[in-house]
Amino acid sequence: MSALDKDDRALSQSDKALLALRELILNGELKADERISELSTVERLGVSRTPVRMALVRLEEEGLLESIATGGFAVKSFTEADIADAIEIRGTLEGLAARLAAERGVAPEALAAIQDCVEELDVCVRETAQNPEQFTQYLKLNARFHTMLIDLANSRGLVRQIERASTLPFASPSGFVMAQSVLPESRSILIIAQDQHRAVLDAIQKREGARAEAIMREHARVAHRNLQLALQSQRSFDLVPGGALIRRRATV
Amino acid sequence: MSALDKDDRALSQSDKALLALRELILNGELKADERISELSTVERLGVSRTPVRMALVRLEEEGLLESIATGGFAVKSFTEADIADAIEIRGTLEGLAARLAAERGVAPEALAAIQDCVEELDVCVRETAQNPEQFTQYLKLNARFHTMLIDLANSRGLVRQIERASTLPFASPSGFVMAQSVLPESRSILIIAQDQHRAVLDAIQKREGARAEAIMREHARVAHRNLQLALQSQRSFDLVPGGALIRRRATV
DNA sequence: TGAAGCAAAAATGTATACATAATCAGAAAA
DNA sequence: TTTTCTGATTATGTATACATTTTTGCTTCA
Repeated sequence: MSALDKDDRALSQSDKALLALRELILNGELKADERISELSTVERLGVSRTPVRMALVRLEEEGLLESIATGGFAVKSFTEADIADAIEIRGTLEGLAARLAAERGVAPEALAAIQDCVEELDVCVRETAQNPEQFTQYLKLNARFHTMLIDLANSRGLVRQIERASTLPFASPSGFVMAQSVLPESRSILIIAQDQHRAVLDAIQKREGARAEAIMREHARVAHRNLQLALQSQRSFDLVPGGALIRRRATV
Repeated sequence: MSALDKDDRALSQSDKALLALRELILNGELKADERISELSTVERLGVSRTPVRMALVRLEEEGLLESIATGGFAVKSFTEADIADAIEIRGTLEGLAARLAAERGVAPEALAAIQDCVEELDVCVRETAQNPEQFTQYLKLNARFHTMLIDLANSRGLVRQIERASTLPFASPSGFVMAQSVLPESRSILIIAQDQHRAVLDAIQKREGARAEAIMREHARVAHRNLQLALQSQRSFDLVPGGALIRRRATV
């Protein structure tokens, strides 16, 4: 009857296992570099081994797990360099999307729709000054902006590939937004990022492919800066989704 | 006793199913946009449904299959635009690898090793003039070159992502080499590609990141030209691996 | 006290049984 | 002849049983 019940009925056991497992991993409830026991997972999730197994295979393909030589899977752990590379990869692919959109041209309606999204982001950025809870709203709008931008390239394959690149939560466009929210620099970072949102649309509209590409690459590097800032502050670091998977040099 | 027997023993049923299914798909023995019957597959491969199922899930994640709304999986089909995009994506990521290698610098031994590979390619290209069978050798060396180049970036994540981008056989660096071999332009294409191999290493050695990146992007576009040529000649098209998955506009 | 070996327990990989949902063929009606 | 409905068949999704391998913990020996 409730939305949850409806979801429960609609979702297959395999999907349920996939979602639940992903959450357990990102929350750090399954420790990195440790084998995931299928039996305990069965007990925890209330589904049989078969769907658990399916989910494990999918998560390995996603890059969140790695297979163990003697059988089974373990949660993967990531170094700071891994994360930096992941962000750079996403930036490169989003840059490609922006360039293709600019070069191929986009329908005026699609451009208008994403420009609306930017307007909403503008309001949101302005309001964060008084209302810090706006960050969750920013998170949503920012994710929407990135999805819409990628769609402008009109390429199935590119969407797929960028989705894959953003599977690691700290590589996704929204990865460090919450972590950033507690930093003193937070407002200026928002302003800069928002300016890049506007700039890339301008470039796309003017069919300036190289510029559009360069902007999106630089835009991703905002996340990289946030990563470094987050690593310096425990309070900020705790807000990074999937933070438990990060192998830090020194635990303070 | 034979190598095959040894492999058969070493390979798990799941791996066996994965390899066999991938081959069936690429050979076109499983028709595109048609559901893959698990039961018939079980009979064909001689393994039970469980490993077949695992393989199907993996192949869906790879992008070779798509799930059907009513259950099960079907072989995906690709348009010319899909393939062009896939090649552009690979070129972009290989460009990133080359740039990172140039910017970060590479160990002299690693550079020497890949330069040896280029030397071998040189010999190979020269000999194709008299000996067309050299193309299979070129295929091997070319694949090795690309693998080694990507490794120069020293990034786990990037290797993963490029592997994924090259899963579609026609997106891989070797995808159109055989198709090219029957074209009249084949020798000049080889010479151009080989020059790009040399040039990118020169750029990496001199730490010229932007140049290294641009060269690899352009290098991928050789494959794109080969695609267009191959589409014009049935004889050439038949040599494209996974050609059965390509939805052609007009079948001649 | 430490290491090595062995046995018991538990884990994974595989096969298969079962339930439910989808597909297909055929009959009946328009 | 075409369409629709219904029963039968077959498909997938899930659970579970079984075999083999790995892991663990205890005992024994140096």
